[in-house]
Amino acid sequence: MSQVQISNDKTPRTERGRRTLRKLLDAAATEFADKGFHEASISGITRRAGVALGTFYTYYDSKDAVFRALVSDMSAGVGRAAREALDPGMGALEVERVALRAFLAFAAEHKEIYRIIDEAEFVDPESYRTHYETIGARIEERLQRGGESGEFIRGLGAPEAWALMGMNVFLGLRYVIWAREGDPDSDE
Amino acid sequence: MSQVQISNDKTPRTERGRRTLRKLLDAAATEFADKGFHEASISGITRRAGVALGTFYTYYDSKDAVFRALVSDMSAGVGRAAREALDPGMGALEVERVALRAFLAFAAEHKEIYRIIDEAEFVDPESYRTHYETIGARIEERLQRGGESGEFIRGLGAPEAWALMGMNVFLGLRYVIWAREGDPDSDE
DNA sequence: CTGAAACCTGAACCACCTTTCAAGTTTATT
DNA sequence: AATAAACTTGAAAGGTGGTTCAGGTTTCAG
Repeated sequence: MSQVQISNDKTPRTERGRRTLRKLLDAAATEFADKGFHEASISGITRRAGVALGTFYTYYDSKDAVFRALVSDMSAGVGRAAREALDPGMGALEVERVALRAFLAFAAEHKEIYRIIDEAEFVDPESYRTHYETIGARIEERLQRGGESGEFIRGLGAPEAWALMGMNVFLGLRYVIWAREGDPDSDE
Repeated sequence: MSQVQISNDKTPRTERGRRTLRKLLDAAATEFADKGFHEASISGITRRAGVALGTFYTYYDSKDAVFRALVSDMSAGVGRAAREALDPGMGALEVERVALRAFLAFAAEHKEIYRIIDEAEFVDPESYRTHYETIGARIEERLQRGGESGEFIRGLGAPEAWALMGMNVFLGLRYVIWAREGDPDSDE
């Protein structure tokens, strides 16, 4: 029943509270995506959420706290999307193809997530690092399994996983976030 | 003789002025690298430079202006380093190997540059984009030439260049900026 | 040497924003 | 229905730090 809470518990206890918390988190996502962390303001968040300024502090201790909550929420979302797209029956190479596609589709669907996670490098470096290390570790496992099954060469490890991840991220940046006319994305 | 100046010219006219400008730019580099754009302060910059607060505004119009000056300065530095490492006599594959090495060495030598350029994504998106597009275009040319000479397969273009660039950047992030014990970097 | 332009100084101005809080309203419980 | 707990409100406290400016000092051409 008891959650992990450092000190003062701000978990809502009523239905109304949960609704307000949700509104605040959603509002924070669009506010941070729109303005960036430092240009964003608490009053901007509460305005979007349609609640009074003071209400914010019923649910979060600070601007940093809501940003951190958002990053971990979104990082989990990325992981979930990848897991759902993959299927254990696929071949190792096919898995990578599908993973890249899923990643790009997810980025297209949630551009705001990428701005926020990227900004975490400066606002909350801990989460940023954890985010990429988690994804990197998962890619590494896949490469390793591909090596064992003989579909990939053996000995692929963390460096290759990070290379692949960087590839994916930059392709997403260039062709999804910065997409321009005439870019190859609709076709194979 | 006349430089590109939007409106009010802040170029120093005396030797003393040029020295002060240099001190301010260097101080700004370390201040921004240390604290990040928003935590950095003008007073921090002038303290490091050993000049009074007001002096800053003799040379820059705003905090944003000095940051922009810094990013374009550094972006040019990265390009210069890459150009110097490459030699037209090398084979296409060797060029890529050397370019990656040069990039990693440069990142190791100037970690602060990487923090600042990365933060430009939020402070000055224009420069950030230009920075990567310039580098991407140069890689693309190399891939194309490699294709023409038969060393690489034909038809490599922008997507492959961006993939390669992302690979390099992430390897730099993981193994240079975040370097840890036991990481493969001293050996081949 | 002399005057004007360039440069330097730092206190004060000012705009903005996070955070607090006392008082009021709604919801859940008995 | 009554009471306590949860929730909401918005004005104001409290801080911060970018930017201005009037007055002083240094540089340099003539």
